[in-house]
Amino acid sequence: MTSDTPRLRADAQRNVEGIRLAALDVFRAHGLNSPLDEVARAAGVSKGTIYHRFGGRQGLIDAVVEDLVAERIKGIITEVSAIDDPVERFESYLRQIWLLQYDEPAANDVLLRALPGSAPLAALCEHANRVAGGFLGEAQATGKIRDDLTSEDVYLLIWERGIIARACDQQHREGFTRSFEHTLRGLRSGS
Amino acid sequence: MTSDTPRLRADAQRNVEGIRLAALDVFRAHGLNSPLDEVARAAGVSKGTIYHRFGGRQGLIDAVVEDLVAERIKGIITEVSAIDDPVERFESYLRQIWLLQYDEPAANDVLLRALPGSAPLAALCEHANRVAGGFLGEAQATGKIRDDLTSEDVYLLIWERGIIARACDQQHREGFTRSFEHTLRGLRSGS
DNA sequence: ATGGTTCTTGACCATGACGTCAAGTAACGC
DNA sequence: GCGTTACTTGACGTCATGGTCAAGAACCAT
Repeated sequence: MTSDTPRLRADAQRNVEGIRLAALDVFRAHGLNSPLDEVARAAGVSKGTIYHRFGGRQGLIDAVVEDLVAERIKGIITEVSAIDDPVERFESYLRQIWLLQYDEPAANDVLLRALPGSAPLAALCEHANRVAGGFLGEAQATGKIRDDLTSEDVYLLIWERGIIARACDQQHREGFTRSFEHTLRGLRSGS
Repeated sequence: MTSDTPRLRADAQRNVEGIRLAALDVFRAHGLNSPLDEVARAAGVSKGTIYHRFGGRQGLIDAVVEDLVAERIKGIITEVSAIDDPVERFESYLRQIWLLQYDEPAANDVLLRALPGSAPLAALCEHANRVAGGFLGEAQATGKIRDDLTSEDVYLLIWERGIIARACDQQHREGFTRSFEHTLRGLRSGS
């Protein structure tokens, strides 16, 4: 890690920081597709600056994704990993991810792979997916979860929930959870 | 029903018909939110004519919804009504509606109530909903379908599937059906 | 404090949608 | 045929987004 930054001028440095903070706010509230103008306004700069500094939405996202989303997802993974019962663990994972998707539009966008072509995002997704596959396998080993389920099915379930969450727009959390419990039940063994 | 049409000029008559046909095609293919320009192009008229004749998207939709969607939904209802087993009937209804949503973006838009303020559409939805409620009740009476389900739950399930179908964009029909079977299983009684 | 360099700005272009209307075109009745 | 009236057109105005860039502002080393 050489300090590959050729030394930013003081004002530029300040702006970069401000933009990152603004982006965190805006993205958290409205997802990764928020107009960059909005981020610019929140940061008190003009949108040109964002393009100049980050090269566009893609770059800006890469610059904040760690603080914005990665923590949360990793948090869920470690938290859930501590659960002993494999079935419980698997179901908990899905519930937590689903709620995350509902509560954090930005995390949802990541899980939906809404930003094709960002390495860090792809990696994050990939990781979450592998973990989910692990939980699934262990849960299936108990015989209590349908053994015709695949990792892809799990990803599909997450994708679908994400699409729904996106359309909910912070209403009906009640119905959202009620409905995913139905799906969860449908994943258990026994006709 | 007096012929309240003050007699359209021959060319106008022709255009109205052409627009209706074009709208059927376009709406069927891309949903009720297709650009009116596209309908106009398909009909070989200018978009001004549509506005003049139908008053905008709303009016155009009202003018074609019967041919476009109502038939299909009513068809499903009668077809499914013929099934004897209440559980089978209820589940079949959901499956059929879900597939309809997937296959016909226009029908989907109607079921999603995407066009607030159109009387015929609202009526159609309302009807479908009442029917679904009936099927649900009868299915629950057998004890094989969870009795904590309500009509609203059913509507929610349809709404959610509609949102998903809309995002699928004619791919992954396989996954779509696979996934709704999980949900369906989750509606059955027995933990 | 001044010159040279780095940074920022905001006006600008583009796209794609909605909806309107004056002016032009075409059918109809006579 | 021809005037009248109904009908259609397509350019125009608007809004919301993404993205660019020449020109001006800010900084920093000297």
